[in-house]
Amino acid sequence: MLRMTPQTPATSSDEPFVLPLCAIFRRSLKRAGLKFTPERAKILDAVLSKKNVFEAEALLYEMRQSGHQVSKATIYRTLKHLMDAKIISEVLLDAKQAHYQLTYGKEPKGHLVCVETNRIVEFDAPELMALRKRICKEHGFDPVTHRFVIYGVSPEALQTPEAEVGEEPHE
Amino acid sequence: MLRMTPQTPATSSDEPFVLPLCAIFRRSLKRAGLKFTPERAKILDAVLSKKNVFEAEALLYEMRQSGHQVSKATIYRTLKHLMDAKIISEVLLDAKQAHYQLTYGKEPKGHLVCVETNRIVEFDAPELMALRKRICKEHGFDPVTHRFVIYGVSPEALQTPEAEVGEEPHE
DNA sequence: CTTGCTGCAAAAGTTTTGCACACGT
DNA sequence: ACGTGTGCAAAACTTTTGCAGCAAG
Repeated sequence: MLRMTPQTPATSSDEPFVLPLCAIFRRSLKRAGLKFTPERAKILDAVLSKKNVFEAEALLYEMRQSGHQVSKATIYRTLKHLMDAKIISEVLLDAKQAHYQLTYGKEPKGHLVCVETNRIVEFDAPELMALRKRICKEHGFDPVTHRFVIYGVSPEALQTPEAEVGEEPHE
Repeated sequence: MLRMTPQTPATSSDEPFVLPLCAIFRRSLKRAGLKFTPERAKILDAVLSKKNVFEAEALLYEMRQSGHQVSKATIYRTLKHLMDAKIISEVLLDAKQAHYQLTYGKEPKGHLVCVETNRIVEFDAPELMALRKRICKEHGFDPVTHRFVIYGVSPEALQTPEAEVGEEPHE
């Protein structure tokens, strides 16, 4: 059990892989001639604490809450590095701002987004890996990551009488 | 008048469906108490001329090129209306800006994006419809649209010797 | 008249960048 | 000293909004 794809470090027990990612990050930074600074460590920690998709701004806010002073610029710069290290990847759910998700060693989650309430549900869709492999092969690409987002109307919004869908009972 | 089942345009011959969409748009506007103005018509035209994914800015630029003066604000406002009419939908390929694609009556294209060169390849993946239906059913959602984007390294970028990401050849 | 539309410019929001200073080697 | 990092503030960019004047029913 706990076996995971290529790079997955089999950590002790229930904690998924907290230490290893730190090492992964450090290694990635070193390879690029960069340093593993306290700020970067703290940001990585904050990222690891996120179980779902998150925004840069939320990270900043939460870190401030818990007394970890980091500047916005550093957050953004570090998120980039985390992407280089393939620890996180961007999920683009709306046009307003980028969201991120932890994806190291596992395949990206799919996201189901309610167009009315913006509720986000994560789901797994393992078949996407095969699909992406096939498509990439067809075009000679080397796959890096992928995103699958479904937009729909959530049950809550569906049963809501007539909030603001824009649909008037005209016809 | 050009009957149109939800998914099948079946226009005369090779032209996909240029007239109908205009009608669709007009109807959608009317239903919302809005008007089909010359500006909106021109923007729709510009949109219809796009065979691939496009950005708001590109639309603005091209319209200016061809002598159609429209303001940026109007472009954005109209793109929204076109989305309401389900004629186009947003594709979010990167965090910088929204892209749009014509999707009326057909399922959204998938996109394969080269992380090095930003080349974009469109592809069909019909199986996604079934998948989205299944996921939506599982969560009680009513599907509206979906997006599938694969990121990878294109063949060109792969064979490029050393123009690596942030790796300079040590000046 | 009332409602909606456009263009302009300003505003808003997210992300990036320039700069000055700090740290580790 | 050097290269890299950080914070701050300003800049850059895309997208939205307020407003004045216009067009149409």
